[in-house]
Amino acid sequence: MSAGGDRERTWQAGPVRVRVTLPRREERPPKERLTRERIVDTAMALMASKGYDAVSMRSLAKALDTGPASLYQHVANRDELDQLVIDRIARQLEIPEPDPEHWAEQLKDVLRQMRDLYHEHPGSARAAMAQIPTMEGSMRAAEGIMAICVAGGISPQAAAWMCDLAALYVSAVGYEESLWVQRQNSTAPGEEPDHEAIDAEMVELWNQLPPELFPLLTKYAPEMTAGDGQDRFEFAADVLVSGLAAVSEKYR
Amino acid sequence: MSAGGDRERTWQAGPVRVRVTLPRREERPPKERLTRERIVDTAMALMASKGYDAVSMRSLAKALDTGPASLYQHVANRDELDQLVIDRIARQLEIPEPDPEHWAEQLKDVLRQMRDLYHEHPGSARAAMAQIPTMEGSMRAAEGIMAICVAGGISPQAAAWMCDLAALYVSAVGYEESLWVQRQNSTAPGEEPDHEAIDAEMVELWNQLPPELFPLLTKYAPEMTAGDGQDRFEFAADVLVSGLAAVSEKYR
DNA sequence: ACCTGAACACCGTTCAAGT
DNA sequence: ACCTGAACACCGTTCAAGT
Repeated sequence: MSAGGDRERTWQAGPVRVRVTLPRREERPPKERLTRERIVDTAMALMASKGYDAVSMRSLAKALDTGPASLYQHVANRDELDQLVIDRIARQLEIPEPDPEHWAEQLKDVLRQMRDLYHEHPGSARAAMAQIPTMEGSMRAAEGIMAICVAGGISPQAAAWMCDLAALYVSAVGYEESLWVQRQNSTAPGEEPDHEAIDAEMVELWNQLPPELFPLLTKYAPEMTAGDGQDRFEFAADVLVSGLAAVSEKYR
Repeated sequence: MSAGGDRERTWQAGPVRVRVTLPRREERPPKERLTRERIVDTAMALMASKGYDAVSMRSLAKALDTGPASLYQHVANRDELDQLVIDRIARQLEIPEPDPEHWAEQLKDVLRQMRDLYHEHPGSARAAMAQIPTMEGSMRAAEGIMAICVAGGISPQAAAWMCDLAALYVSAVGYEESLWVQRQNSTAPGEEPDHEAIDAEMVELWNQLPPELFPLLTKYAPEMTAGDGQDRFEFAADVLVSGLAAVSEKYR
């Protein structure tokens, strides 16, 4: 019952017996203090386990064992919460040291990283889309893309607009993926998406297409349904990077 | 008070006096019958005048002078309503007769048309993003893009994946624009967006950037903030089309 | 067959009152 | 300074009852 008391720990490290007194960490006294940190942590955990739609000011408050009003002491509103979440995620981006010889592959790597971050944090893409990116985390992505492109000889104007285009595309992809996931496991939340079920649904959809109205979609149904999200993303990254190289001089 | 009675109209057409009895159109008897048509019309009008967020099953019902439950007789749910709305909009796409010589310009034209449709129907991009496109209207865009690309010698696989990429990018642009509009005139809804105010806010944002953390964003602030939505869209369309041409053979 | 009032289980946000 | 109960003005959807 000694809530909040100092904690001791002892263990054997080889021949030595170690005994430390841990600093008085808040270890759940009746009520742990609410902080932005804790709110964002909990929001991310909730989003990861139950999806974006499961995160509301009220459900979040309940997860923190308090009432919705308490959150407004630390977070201006729902919008700012979303912003804090995607900021936290964007900080994990690792921008490579620009290498002029390999700018194209480096740029693709950053795009892949962005996609992976959205993927690892299901629902985060929806939070990213719902806002105009203004926070430090999102700015780092832009700074990194600029560095890679400029080092690679891309004109600054083309590189600058590419930051926009890339961010928009990647978040849209993440958003779309989250829709499939949400739809597919609306019954069993928190599960991995069942790619086979999704594919089956897709194929079904294409088979029902009236050929008189959509001759080409019918003819090229195999191409339209070919590949998974990975393949399509690689294609898109390829198009974006090749396109950037192709038009760079026009926007000098 | 003769609700629902036949209507007569007479007028002078040159020397002739014309008198017609109009067919008994439902002209608002106590209650006009609810139809999908009327529901979608009203939803689009509401969205255009007050934005996507102003359209709810309840507000829509009120605009139709009924209760929310009545809508469910004609529309499965909110999701289907969104689908019907963007289907209606997508039908307005005019696919050009494919001309192999000018496939690139034709493809850009279709992208511009898509962007313009979202722009003309504020909020529709948000409805488009919120769903996996499955309806006839959206399929027409894909059919048209395939026709133009294949005529232009693009490999079917690259063309097929381009349909995805293009739709995703254009709807994301529309979505982002709707966020600015909504933010900017949250006080005065239904107004044209104030581009100067938006630009001023953007510039302000860039000026506050710490140069130690973001040397390139600071150095290239003019490029980062250059151009309006139109310029950026033209750049993106250029990148996408040039990129498609560049990678087409790789995805044969 | 179509419509509807009332209810259910939710939202975000505010504010006065508490510690 | 921080927290909170209660309230306000909303959501989407269902269902039994009405015409």
